[in-house]
Amino acid sequence: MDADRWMGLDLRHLVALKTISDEGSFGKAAGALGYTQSAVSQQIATLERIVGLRLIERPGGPRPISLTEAGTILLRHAEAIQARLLAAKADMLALEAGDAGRLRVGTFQSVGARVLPTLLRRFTETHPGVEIVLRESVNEEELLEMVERGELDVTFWTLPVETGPYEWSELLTDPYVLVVPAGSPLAALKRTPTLKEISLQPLVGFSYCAAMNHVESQLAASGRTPNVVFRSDNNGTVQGLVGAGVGVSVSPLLTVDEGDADVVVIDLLGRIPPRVIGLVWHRDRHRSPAAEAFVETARAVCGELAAERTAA
Amino acid sequence: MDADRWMGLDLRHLVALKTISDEGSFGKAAGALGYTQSAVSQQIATLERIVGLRLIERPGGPRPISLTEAGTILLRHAEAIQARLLAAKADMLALEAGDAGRLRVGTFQSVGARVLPTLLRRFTETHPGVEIVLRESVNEEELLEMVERGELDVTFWTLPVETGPYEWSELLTDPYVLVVPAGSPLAALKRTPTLKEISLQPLVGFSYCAAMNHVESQLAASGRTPNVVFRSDNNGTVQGLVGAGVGVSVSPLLTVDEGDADVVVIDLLGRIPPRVIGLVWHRDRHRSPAAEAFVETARAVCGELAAERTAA
DNA sequence: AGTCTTCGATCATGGACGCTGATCGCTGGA
DNA sequence: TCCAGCGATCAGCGTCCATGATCGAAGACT
Repeated sequence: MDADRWMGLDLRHLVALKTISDEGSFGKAAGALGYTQSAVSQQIATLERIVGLRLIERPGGPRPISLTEAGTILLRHAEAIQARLLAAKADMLALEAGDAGRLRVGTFQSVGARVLPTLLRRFTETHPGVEIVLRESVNEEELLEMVERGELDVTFWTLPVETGPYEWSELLTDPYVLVVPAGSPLAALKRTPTLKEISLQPLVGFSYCAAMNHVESQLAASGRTPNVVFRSDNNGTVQGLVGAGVGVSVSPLLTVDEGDADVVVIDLLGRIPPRVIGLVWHRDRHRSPAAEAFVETARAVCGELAAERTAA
Repeated sequence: MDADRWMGLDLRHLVALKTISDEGSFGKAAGALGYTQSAVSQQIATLERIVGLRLIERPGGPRPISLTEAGTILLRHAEAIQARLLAAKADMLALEAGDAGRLRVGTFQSVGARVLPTLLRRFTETHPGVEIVLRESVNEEELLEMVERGELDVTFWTLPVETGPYEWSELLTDPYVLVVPAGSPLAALKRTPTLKEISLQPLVGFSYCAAMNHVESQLAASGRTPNVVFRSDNNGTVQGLVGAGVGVSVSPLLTVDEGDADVVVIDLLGRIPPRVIGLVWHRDRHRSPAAEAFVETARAVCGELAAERTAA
């Protein structure tokens, strides 16, 4: 009755294995789990009896324990199962909270200003029953974490997405452009300025933002550390400062108001690799029809935006 | 203490949910699981208490039950968890059987004859410690099922792979060629024969084989049902019959001995879409270094084979 | 060398919890 | 109207798991 043995496998066993692996000892794990050391010891003993293999190497004495190969492999499965369980829990809590007709969307500023209005208008037209809850975050990392924790159903994100339980869809590639005051010598230049030339200018930048970090590291790679004279969180403020002659800025095209007569927007022709904006969601969680429709609408809207650009 | 509630979740609860969904009633599920109806009833009750939502709609009386939305979603998670658990079990059993240095590979004949010798020679040279166990199957479907059940670590397969817990790597595209007796009028033809012309010929084919089904359906699509005068499982027999003038054959190039002077091999120039051969393995199972090396070696060998072909 | 400390294993015990078997309520069909 | 099918409920029993104390092993410190 091998199969029967595995039926006796308990989730707490797997949790114990993971906790021990994290904490580094039976006793610590017991503390973290609210059990006695004895209990954890017995849990691992049963687990090892079930799988028929030693999972943890206990050298004895105060020496640190280690996972055997079987333990390592089983741990990976255990983590996957726990993750899936968390996803299930998130789905159930969402249903419990009456989220059937609600969609929680994470955004950041450069998306919010340009893409969202069109997208939201079109989506609410076609899906009037769905309530959209927007969550704009200054700290972009937070958005992914919220998706993982099930606090967001889908979020905008700058691809690629780091490893994790995610799936995503590419929406549009957003090139970086140089924004200079209308009278700037760089505007009169016949050719595209080099990164080094840009680094020599006083720079107006964003405060905390993945895009800005990207720009600065690219500029720094050109040999000269950029001289950032002012930072702001707000797209309009940055562009206003540039228009006032405080400095130049390198921004994603999406954040730039191209109708502003005080500034000149210069295509950098890929000297800084463009960022790719996409929508990210949790791989394991339930995707409601509303969520799928939202992604599709976003793809459509962004596709049209890209088409407009190439036409212009 | 919401979190505590979820800690009490038991695998048997999820199994019960799935069994009920499969069997269609509490009582049947109880029978299938070896429990009492009462027990199953209580299991679902606790499960619903844990998740805080009604999972199964019981209309009362002899009417059939149905899953609620929450039940459907949770069931999907439950199935994923069960699948992962089976993968873990397969990994543990493999380790228990001392499979650390063993690699079980599924093949079918057309791969076996051409690719395998080179691949095995090179792999055993670079990995002398790994014992390779080959499993050649006439019934190709069986190979995938064996991978799913954990009885094979990796298998050759004709892509695309149907949905399931699989990952794969493309190895090479194997075009279909027409094999005719040396004196055949088709061999004298200046142009590539059409599928209809081929259908008019007596055909020598393979017995049961995905490739053959593919060929016949393609030929049938050309308007005339092909006239198969003889079938064999064996590549050599098929080619021998063609050489003896019994008929012509449409075969994957990999299965053809191009050195045979009795036959002429005619490129069909993609008139029948080529098959793509790949290696498939279980998405959730542990991939040993040996398995990964095997895939890499296979890719290398097949890459060289493809290069030789284009050179010729 | 001896003692202390740390850590996991072991054991008996008490309590919680899940399964059983019987019974009840409900509903649709004969 | 009665009956069959199905799930809910309840008391009782058995099992199994966490507890708390104790033990053995092995490094660290004096």
